[in-house]
Amino acid sequence: MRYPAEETAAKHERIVKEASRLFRERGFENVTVSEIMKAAGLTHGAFYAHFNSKEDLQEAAVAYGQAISAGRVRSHGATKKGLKAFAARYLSARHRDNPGDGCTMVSLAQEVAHSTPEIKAAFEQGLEEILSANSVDRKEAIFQTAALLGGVVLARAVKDPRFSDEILESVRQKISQR
Amino acid sequence: MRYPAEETAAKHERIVKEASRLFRERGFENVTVSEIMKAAGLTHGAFYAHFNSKEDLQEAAVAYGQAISAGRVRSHGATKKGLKAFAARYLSARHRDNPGDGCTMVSLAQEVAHSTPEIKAAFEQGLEEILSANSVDRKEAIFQTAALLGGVVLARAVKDPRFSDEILESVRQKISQR
DNA sequence: TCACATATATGACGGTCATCATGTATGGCC
DNA sequence: GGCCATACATGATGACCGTCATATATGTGA
Repeated sequence: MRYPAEETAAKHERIVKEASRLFRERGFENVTVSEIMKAAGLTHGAFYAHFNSKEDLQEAAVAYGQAISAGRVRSHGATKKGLKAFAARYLSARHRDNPGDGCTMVSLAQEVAHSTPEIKAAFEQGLEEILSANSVDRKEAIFQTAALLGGVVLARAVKDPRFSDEILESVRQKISQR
Repeated sequence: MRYPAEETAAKHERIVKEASRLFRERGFENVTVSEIMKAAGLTHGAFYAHFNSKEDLQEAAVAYGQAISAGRVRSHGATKKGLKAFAARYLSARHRDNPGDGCTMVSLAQEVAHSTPEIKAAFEQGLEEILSANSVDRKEAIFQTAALLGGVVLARAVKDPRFSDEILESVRQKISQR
């Protein structure tokens, strides 16, 4: 069937969107192509009409997720207050507990480190956008990004929920003192 | 063959050590049991005389790696100078480029987040040791750990080496101002 | 000394998964 | 209106890998 170009493009987007969510929830390796296609309302066979490989989709999903993150940084004002509000959201239990709707870097940075140059480039471009969307000077923006990221990564990796809360709270407090 | 208990224990340790190195280099999913056993000088069949599952080995490897990290933190003095020296090492190109000998948390925290409670507990216990080995107050120690971790994670995930260096340098500078 | 427990090697098994082959139906173009 | 490209579904394939079965050899404990 030759579907209208418009519908095809919408399906393409849906695949990327669902892939991004699933990858963030469970990592590249723990999500199958079939599962992604099913989430997008298609079967696995159609995948290769849209992408050349799973790696290509990973690249697209990283770019998509990073663009969302950059938008979120941008939407918070450039004021000190805006930054604080952003940090509070970023270091919240809600963010920690909902990786599928969360920061791509927190979920996937370590896997990206083992990935192709193309995937790293998509990650990098997103990070550059995020940094330039920030109002503070570049070094400070990098530092804060690292601290926020590290905080949520640690909070997700420990077992005790109270310890996890403590990590979020500590980083939140120290960040807001800057 | 019934081997001397001493040799068996040594082999057990070797398996954990090689697993820890390989996992840190490439992640849990990208390392096979066969490969680990080969690195330990054995064949894959012997694995289940030492561990019940690959997951059990992951747990042991995380505990092992975290203990090494705690030791490294402890070996740097409790002075401000010691802390700076530690941060400089941690945020070095050498650390970034040699994950097999680097911090377990930087390499595996995101995978641990999707792992069993046992693995998370091993990670958590190591983190507690690391924090208490630090001389500064607990909230500050948590914050600095997050920032250091985040810095190296980001530095490993980007493509451009100069950008990667810039990330390390920025975090190093901001950390040493504390 | 001798039976037994066990650490090892070789090889097999079963499941999973990315990718590909094939058939098919249909919208767009001539 | 008919031809063809193509987006899709179904199903196959081949590789990989965790785990297990079996055989073997040898310290160890009685």
